[in-house]
Amino acid sequence: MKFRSIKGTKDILPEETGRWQHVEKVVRSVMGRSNYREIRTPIFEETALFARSIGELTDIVTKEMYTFADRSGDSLTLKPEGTASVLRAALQHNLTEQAPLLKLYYQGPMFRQERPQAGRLRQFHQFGAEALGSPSPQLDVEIILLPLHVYRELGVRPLTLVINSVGCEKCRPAYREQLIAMLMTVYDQLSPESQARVKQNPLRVLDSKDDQDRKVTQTAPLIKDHLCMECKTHFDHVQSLLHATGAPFTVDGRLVRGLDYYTKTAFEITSSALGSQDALAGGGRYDLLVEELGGKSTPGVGFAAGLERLMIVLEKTGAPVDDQRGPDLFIAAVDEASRRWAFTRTEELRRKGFAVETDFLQRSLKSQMREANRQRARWVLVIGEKELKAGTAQLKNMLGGEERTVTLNDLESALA
RNA sequence: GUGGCCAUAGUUCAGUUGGUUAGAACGCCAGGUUGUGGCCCUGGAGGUCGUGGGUUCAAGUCCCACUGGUCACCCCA
Repeated sequence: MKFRSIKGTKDILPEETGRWQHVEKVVRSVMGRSNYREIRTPIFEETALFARSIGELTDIVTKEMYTFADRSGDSLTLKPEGTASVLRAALQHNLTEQAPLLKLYYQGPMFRQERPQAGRLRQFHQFGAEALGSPSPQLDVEIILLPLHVYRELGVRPLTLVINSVGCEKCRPAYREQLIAMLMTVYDQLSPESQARVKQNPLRVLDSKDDQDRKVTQTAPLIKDHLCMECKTHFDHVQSLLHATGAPFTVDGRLVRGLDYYTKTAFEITSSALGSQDALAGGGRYDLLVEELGGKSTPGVGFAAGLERLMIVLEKTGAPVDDQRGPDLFIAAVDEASRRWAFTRTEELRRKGFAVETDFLQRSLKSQMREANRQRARWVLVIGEKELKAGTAQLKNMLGGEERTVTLNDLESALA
C-alpha cells in the first residue's frame, strides 16, 4: 500500500457517512428554525485576515496555521476557524448593510497543524453561527442555545455548559494590570508556559490545567469580579436569560478562550464522553472584531462546534445509527439474454424512482441471491429463459421468503 | 514541537525461554441444492510478520534507526 492520507487527516468511509448526513441535516434544521442562513466561504484566505482577527500572538496564529505562498508569492492560509472568513465575506458583500441584524451559519472543514490525538485532527469539521448587529444578551443566549439544540435533538446527553465574561476594552485593561501584578509575585512558581503568558495574555494563565499553576493562582483576582457596569449588567442578563430557558450551566471565572477577539460572554460546552480534548463547542461575543476587520463598529456573537468530536460522542453514547437501507429490488438473471433484460429493466425502474440493483459479475444465481441478501434488498426478481419467453418473472420477498410469479407489467405495482 | 505505548491475512487478534511449512475468528470466494439468500457443513484464496540495518548457526520473536498509528502534554473543535 503506497499512499496514505496525510497525518491528521481522515477518510470518512461509507459506513460513517450516514451518520454525518444525519447530523448535518439536524444542524440545518436547527439553524433554519432560528432563522440563520447558510454561508459557504473558500477554504483558504489571505494569511493576514486570520492573523488580524484571531490575534497575532495566539497559539493558532503563531504555530498552528497551514500557511503557504502561492505561485505569485501571496501568503495564503487554510482556514483554522470559521469566524474570520464569515465576517470577511459579510463585509465584502455589505451584508450587514442590508438589514440591521445578520444571522449566518456554516459547516465545513478547518485546518490546524497540531499533533493529532483523540478528538483532534489536522483537518477537522465544524459547524457554527455568527450573529451580527445586536449587543443584546438575548443574542448571546440564542447563540449558546444553538449547539445545545443540535445536541439535544441528536440525543447527546451528558453535557456541561460553562460560561464566563471576559470584560471589554473599558474594564479589561485595569483588571489586566492588577492580575499581572499578582502573577508577578508568584512568577517563579509558574510553569514555563504560564510564565510566557503573563505578559502576552495573562488571563490565560488562570485557564492553565497545570496543578501547580492552579494552586499558585488560587487567590488571583477574577475578571468577572472586576467588570465595568455595562459588562456586569450584560453578564447578569445572560445568566438570568439562560436560567429562564432552563439550560443548566455553571460560571467559571477562569474560562478564557484561545482566540483574542472575545469580549464579554465566553462559553464552552464539554462532554465527559470525550478524552482529554473534551470541548464540543465554544464561542462568545466579539463586539470589536468587525471594526478590527475594517467594517464599521458592529457587535457580534458566535460559536463553533466540532463535528468529529460530536461523532465520537454519538458513537460512545450509542445514539441511534440510521443504517443504510437496501435497494427496493434486486434483479437476478441467469443467462445472457435475461441479463440484458435485467440491466435495461433496472435502469428503467431507477428512472421511475425505485432503488434497484442487479448483477454485474455474471455470477451464479445462488451468488446473486447472497448478494441481494447482503445488500438487504426487500425483493428479488429472478428472470431466466423460461420467464423471458413467458413474459413473467419470479418475485421473492426476502423477509418472509415467499415467492410468486408476476407478469412483467405487474412488477411496478407489486413493488409499490 | 516534547513524551509514553503500539505495528503479524481485508478486519480483530494469537504466535510459548529466538528453532525450521506463521495460525484462529470474522469477512471474502466456491461447493453442499445442474435456477433461489439468511442458519449449518465442506473446501479455497489471501501475509515481502511496517521499512532498513544489526546480533545469531537460526529473528515475527532480541538491539538500533526510520516511518506510520495511537494516547498524553501544549492548546483547542
